[in-house]
Amino acid sequence: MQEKYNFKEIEKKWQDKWESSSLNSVKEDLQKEKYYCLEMFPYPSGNLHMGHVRNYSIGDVVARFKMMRGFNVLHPMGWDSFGLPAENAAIKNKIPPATWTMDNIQNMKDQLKSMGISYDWEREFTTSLPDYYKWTQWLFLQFYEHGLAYKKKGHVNWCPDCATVLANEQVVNGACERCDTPVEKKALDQWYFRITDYAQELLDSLEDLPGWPDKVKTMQENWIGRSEGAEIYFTEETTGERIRVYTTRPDTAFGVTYVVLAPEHPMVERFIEGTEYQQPVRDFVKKVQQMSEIVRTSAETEKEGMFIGAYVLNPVNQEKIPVWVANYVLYEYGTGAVMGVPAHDERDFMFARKYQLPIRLVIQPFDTEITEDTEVNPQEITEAYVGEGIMVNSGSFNGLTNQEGLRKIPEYLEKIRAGKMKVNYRLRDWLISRQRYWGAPIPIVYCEKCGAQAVSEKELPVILPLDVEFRPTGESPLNHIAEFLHTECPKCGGPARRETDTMDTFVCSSWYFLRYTDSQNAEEAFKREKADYWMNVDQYIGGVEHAILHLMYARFFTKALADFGLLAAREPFQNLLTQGMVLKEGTKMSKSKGNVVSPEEIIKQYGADTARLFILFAAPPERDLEWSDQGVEGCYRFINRVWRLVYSYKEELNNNSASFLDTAVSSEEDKNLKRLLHGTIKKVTEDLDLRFNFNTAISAIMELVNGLYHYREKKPQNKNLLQESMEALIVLLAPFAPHLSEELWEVIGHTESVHFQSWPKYNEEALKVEKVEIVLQINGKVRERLIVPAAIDRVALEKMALSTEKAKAAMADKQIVKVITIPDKLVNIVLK
RNA sequence: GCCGGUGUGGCGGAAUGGCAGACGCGGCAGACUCAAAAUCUGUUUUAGGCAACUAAGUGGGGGUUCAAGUCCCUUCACCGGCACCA
Repeated sequence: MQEKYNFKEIEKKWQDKWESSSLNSVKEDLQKEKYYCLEMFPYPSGNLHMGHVRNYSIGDVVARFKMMRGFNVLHPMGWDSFGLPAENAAIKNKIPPATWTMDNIQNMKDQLKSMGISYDWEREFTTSLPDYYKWTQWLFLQFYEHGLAYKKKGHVNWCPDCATVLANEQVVNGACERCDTPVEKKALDQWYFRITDYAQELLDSLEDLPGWPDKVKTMQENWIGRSEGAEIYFTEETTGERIRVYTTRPDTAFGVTYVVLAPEHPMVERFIEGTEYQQPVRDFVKKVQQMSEIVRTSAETEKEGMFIGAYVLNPVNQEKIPVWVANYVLYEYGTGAVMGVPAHDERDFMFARKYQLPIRLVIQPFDTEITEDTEVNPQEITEAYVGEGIMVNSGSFNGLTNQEGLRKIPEYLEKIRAGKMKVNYRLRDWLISRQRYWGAPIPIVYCEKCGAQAVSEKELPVILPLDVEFRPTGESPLNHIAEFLHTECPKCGGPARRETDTMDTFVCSSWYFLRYTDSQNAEEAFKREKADYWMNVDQYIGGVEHAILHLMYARFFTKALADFGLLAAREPFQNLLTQGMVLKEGTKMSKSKGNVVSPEEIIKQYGADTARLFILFAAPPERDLEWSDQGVEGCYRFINRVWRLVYSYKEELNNNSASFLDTAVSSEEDKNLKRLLHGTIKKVTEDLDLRFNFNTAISAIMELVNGLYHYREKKPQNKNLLQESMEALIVLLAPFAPHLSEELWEVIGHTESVHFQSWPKYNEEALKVEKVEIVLQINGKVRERLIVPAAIDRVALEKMALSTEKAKAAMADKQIVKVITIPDKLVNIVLK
């Protein structure tokens, strides 16, 4: 052992030893309770950033702690390596995406290894390699066979910059989440996963996830957007065509004064064809469609519309009402058509007033006089009444509360076959095709005779060609590779053309946690027994930016795969920890702001243990963390302090066999140290086990170290007590600073890894104190502190408190109202 | 607009309704040193006082309670999510 802490030497030494002894490789073991600890796997951008360091440091503490608590811990790592950056880099640097990606992985893997994280690297995989994406394709076929993957033509989100379509979840405020370019709408034939089939279960089973932050569950709830209401059919007079309308307010059906179609609604064209409305309506529709998505869907955008020359009958009262087209109706939601009830809906109200459409009151507030006026002068009322009330002007429903109407009108509609109750979701099906090269090819071929055909399982994987040339247009090179494109129809053997779209990378990451349970399996995606042994993930850790996208897709996949009979679990992640961002100068680190701190540099300068310790100590995990160079210095100092402490005792500690944590103590110093030691074990254990409060766990360890320095100064030197204190200190520190702990453990004479030690247990007896400090309050203000024997009874304590000089003085001219006595804590004398 | 989160010393942050500010950073002082760095020790919410001590104090206002950073109401600021979803 060297007097000086040499992290470079130590960290390298142990990383090599751990790797060569496969310290972290794990197998199914029915004798032990399993624990699956998972951090979100990274996209291999080439360099680790501080967000990764935080994510993986947190995960490593959890994994190591659980291991020392006797669990069989699975803690794997891999690479989410398909995706657009590789293509962009390829175009820019003329390097094939595969090469760029694999180089990045190598680099990031080296960086990860330098952090000393307890990954079972034998389970590593790379999603862009055929041995993984073969199974992504195989799963696509499972979805296809079960009717959960389908192709349809629709108005899809197109990012002109990325030259590909996007899922709804990847559009943020009308712009591409990746590059912020405003998205456009395009009519394209695309592949979808039927996630809407699982909308209700995805919503309901959020209740089975008490270990998820409410914030994330609420976000998913909002995203799924369930609403209850009714569909109502309005019939066109001459053609008999039915316009289906979705509403959450069927109780206001008698107040409908017009019906509005979305500009994209196919009936618009059918109604106007050959009429005088044809040209102006077409012009209007075109104008709306040219608006950017951001403008069009903004609530502030002026509502505009146009009568299209058609009339429909309101099924509840047979009234003839006009059909309009308007910019505020979304084709994607509900039925793409709405009924206009200006009196009871704010948007309809503004629209009706602008175009002088009639406004009819059908719900009256409970406390107003019932009126018989069926129509209101638009100038007379100033806003829509959206609250509860009594139904009026509603035929036989008059006098009911609108709550009753919400149920009875759909019942009536159903009886006359003009509508039905309907639950609606905001959630759309997941668009998974991408017009990009660097992704898993969709295993479908198109035959002129047989149409779209699934590639047979035997033919998997559909290999992504690596020798490709990129076009400046951004078009996928797959469209121009004849060997890839031309193939045979699996059904008739005739000529067929391959699908050139690839899958959204979120498909790859929707099942990767299952692959870890059996990552080297060449025959199957994973063996069911292995998946069932390890699943669910007990603790999942990652950034909150995936609250909807990845976390909902993964839940969908798990449920679907369970339904296919591939595994038992219906939820992937039992507990979720969403870590906060790492900030510098109050904002997120970014190249453009020039406030990036490189993990590589920090590790080079201070070592991995210091970097890990700082990032865990500086803030609780779910909160944002402000980077502080001085804070890092502080942690480095602490580690050196531990080093020097152990070094100063290395002679005494070596070869001394104490009976661990059970030393008898007699002197005051010894008792204090023993109490501190056991208190620290208790605090650190509870902080890790119950709360993930790594910051306070570390501060408790710091206090123990301070205590040991003070003990040393008094020179009482109970060797057994020292031995057990040092050993416990090193073991407690092991999940946070694994290299330092391993080295010190060896220094004090151990041959087995510190990471195989079981977590120390504290002794309740040792925590007991003989004397406690009691706070004496008078009228709630602290006036005195008393040292009294611990566990003194209430009456005696009260007596002691009342006999103090302070109490007597205060009581001299006052009366006692009452005395509150909390044993071992305080006495509060209330005076008047 | 709706939903959620956060707000505590100079800074990061601690506090099962029971001593606000643990621990760390920074500052100040002492020891060691020829000196500095490093290290060790002490000190550090603010105001007043030589001091014992006193008063104020957890974004603002109000309330419940013997006792509130913590519970309730209200309000402000910042951050995040959703938002013409019928």
